[in-house]
This record gives sequence, C-alpha cells and structure tokens, in this order.
Amino acid sequence: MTTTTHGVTQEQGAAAPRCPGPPSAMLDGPVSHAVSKVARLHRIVAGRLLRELGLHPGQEFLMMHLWDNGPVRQSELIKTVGLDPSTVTKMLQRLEQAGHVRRCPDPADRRASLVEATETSCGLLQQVREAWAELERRTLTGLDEAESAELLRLLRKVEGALCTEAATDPTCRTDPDPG
Amino acid sequence: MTTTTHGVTQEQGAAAPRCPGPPSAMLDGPVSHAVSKVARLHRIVAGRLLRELGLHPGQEFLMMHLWDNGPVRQSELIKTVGLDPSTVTKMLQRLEQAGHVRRCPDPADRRASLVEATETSCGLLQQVREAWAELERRTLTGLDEAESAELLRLLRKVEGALCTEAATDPTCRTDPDPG
DNA sequence: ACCCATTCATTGGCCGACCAAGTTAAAATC
DNA sequence: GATTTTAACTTGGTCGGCCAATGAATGGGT
Repeated sequence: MTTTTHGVTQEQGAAAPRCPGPPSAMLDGPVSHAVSKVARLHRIVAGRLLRELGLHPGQEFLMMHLWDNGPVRQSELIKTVGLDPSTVTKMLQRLEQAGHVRRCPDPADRRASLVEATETSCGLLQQVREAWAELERRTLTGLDEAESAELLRLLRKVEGALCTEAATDPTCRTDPDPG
Repeated sequence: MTTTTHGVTQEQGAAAPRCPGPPSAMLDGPVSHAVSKVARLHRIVAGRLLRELGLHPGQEFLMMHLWDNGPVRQSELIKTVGLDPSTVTKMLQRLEQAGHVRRCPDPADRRASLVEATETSCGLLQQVREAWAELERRTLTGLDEAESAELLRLLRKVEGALCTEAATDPTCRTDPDPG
C-alpha cells in the first residue's frame, strides 16, 4: 500500500506539505477560525429550523423587525439590519412574492417605499420565535448560565470591535440593548 | 396613542408594532443574534483583507489545507472543511481557473480527483497568513489574553454542540487541535 | 459473474450577500 | 429657478453555500 505511482510516496496519514514549513495556517487565528466554523454551523441549524416554516436563513431578521416595528421605510430597514441595500431589495422581493410582506410607495417621498408584514405572516411570528428559542437552546447546549452570559458579553465586545473596524462605510448598527 | 388606522398615523419614532405584544423577537435568542452579527462582520472584514490578495472569503480554508497537507483527494478535502461537496467543487473550479489550484484524476480511483496548490499559489501563503493574523488582531481588539482564551474555549464548546446537532448527515469535522 | 448499495464528483437551482453602476426623486446650493 | 449633490432604491454580476438529483466507478453479497 501507499507508494502511489503518481510519484507521491504517501506514507499513511502524513501527506507531504506543499509549501515550506510553517506548521498550520490555522494557528494564525484560532479565534477567527472558531468564529467561522461556529457561524457556518449556526447558520445551518438555523436554516434547518426555518426551512420548515418556509423561511430562509437571514429573512428572520427582516421579518422580526417588521413584526416588531410595523410599517417601515425600506431605507430604515436597511439601516437597522445593516445589510447591503441591494440585498434587502432582493430579499423583500422574494418575501413579497411569498406573501410575507407588502410594499407600497411612500406618499411623502416618491422614491421611497414602505414595507410591512402581511397579516398572514403574523402567524409565523410565534413559530419563528419558537424556532429561535430552539436554536438558542441548541447553541448553548453544554454551557451553563455563567458561560452563556460570558459568551454573550464577549461576542458583544467582538461585535463592537469588528463594527468600528468594518465601519469604513457601511452603517454599523449595534442595537442598543435595553438590558 | 397612535391608533394606526392602517393609514399609518405615525407618531415620530415610535412605530406601531404590526403584531401582538411580544416585545422584541430578538430577546428569544440573544446569543444566536450575537453570533449572526459577529459572523457577518467577521466575514466582511475577512473579505476586505483577502480581496487585496485576490481571494474570496471562504477560499482561504481550502488553500490553507492544501498548503498544509499537499496533494489531497477531493473527498478528503470536503471532509476536512466540512462543506457541501457541490460547494467545494465549484470553489475548486474557480480556484483552478484562477491558477491557485491544480487538479488531476486519481490513478488509483477513476472517479476521484487529486487536488494540490500550484507553485505560484505558494506566494500567497505568507500573505494569507498575515491577513489572518491581522483579522485575528482586529477581532480581538479590546479583549485581553484571558478573555480571548475564554472566548475561544466557549466557541469551541458551542462548535461541538452545534456540530453534533447539525450532524444528521454532513460530516462534522472538529479538527483535533494539537495544543 | 451478477446485482445492489456506497462513494465521488458534478450539475442545476436557489438564496443570502457583496460590489459596482445606474435611475429617479428629493435637497441643497447658487 | 436652474444646477448640483445627495438619498433611495434597483439591476446585473459574482461568490459562497445549501439541497436535490444525476452519472460514473468501486465494492460487497449471494
């Protein structure tokens, strides 16, 4: 076994590094690496939970804001969620087509449009809330109260750092947490 | 106040909630919310740093693994990065077209293919490492050593939880960290 | 030998998300 | 009041990422 005729004499398991000796590229940023992984897994789990509700991950944020705040100017929505305007436009188009959202031109400003959650979409509110509670539960499996609180604190801190960091242009919305 | 006849009687600032009284949907999952936000910001910052190198966020992982481990079966690569096979296929197609990666059929298994980083791509290694170090630095701005370590520990724990959680099918690769 | 289940990789479709340009309308300036 | 600037979307393009389904080769049963 091993000695593949390709010229690559693979010992078992230990493949030959392609480039000079720096050990593992991951070691440069362990936290960044962890963040990326957690982010992906978190999104997958969220996606699975939301799929049953007919929502795609990311759309919850928009809907939540609409449910909470009622009719809103699209620009305001964009500011609060902090996403790219084009992203929000396309998401709203799909949400509108799905019947979860209604849009009408703002009479006070002919270029703006007002967005609101449809009546039927309100049935989703409770389910989405439950899905998020479940997501939170699964996310924090294995963490006790103190650890959860500490994690939240640290994430908020990182969020702040990255926010001011990434805030060259994009509006960075750190929601003032009332708690 | 603000009896919204649906004619949008907007008092200033305080928009009328569209749906019954549950306060803020975000309160259901503060940590999940924080994770999502941090994830997005982190990705943006990473994207900006990698853009200068001609890489798109997410591609680093593939390249890092290739740099570290040399020629690898695509299936193995898929397992280690934990992404969807189709995702890896498309990323590799683009990386190949960009000249960062080379692929050849595995002589030992005619359906598999071997992937390796090109010689020229090795010039990127150092830059990518630096970019990730910078990303890590910016991520951890405002956190001291102890906090960083704790954050890492908690993230790893969450990763494990979400991993077993999301591991209905997808191979969940939690790299055994040697340190 | 044959069939069947696995595995490997790809394609197509869709969505979130970015950027870059472009369009229209409102504000600001002159 | 006419011109410039700024704001509010929209469109087109590209990528990462998922799922679902397909094609092709391997391997295990019997």
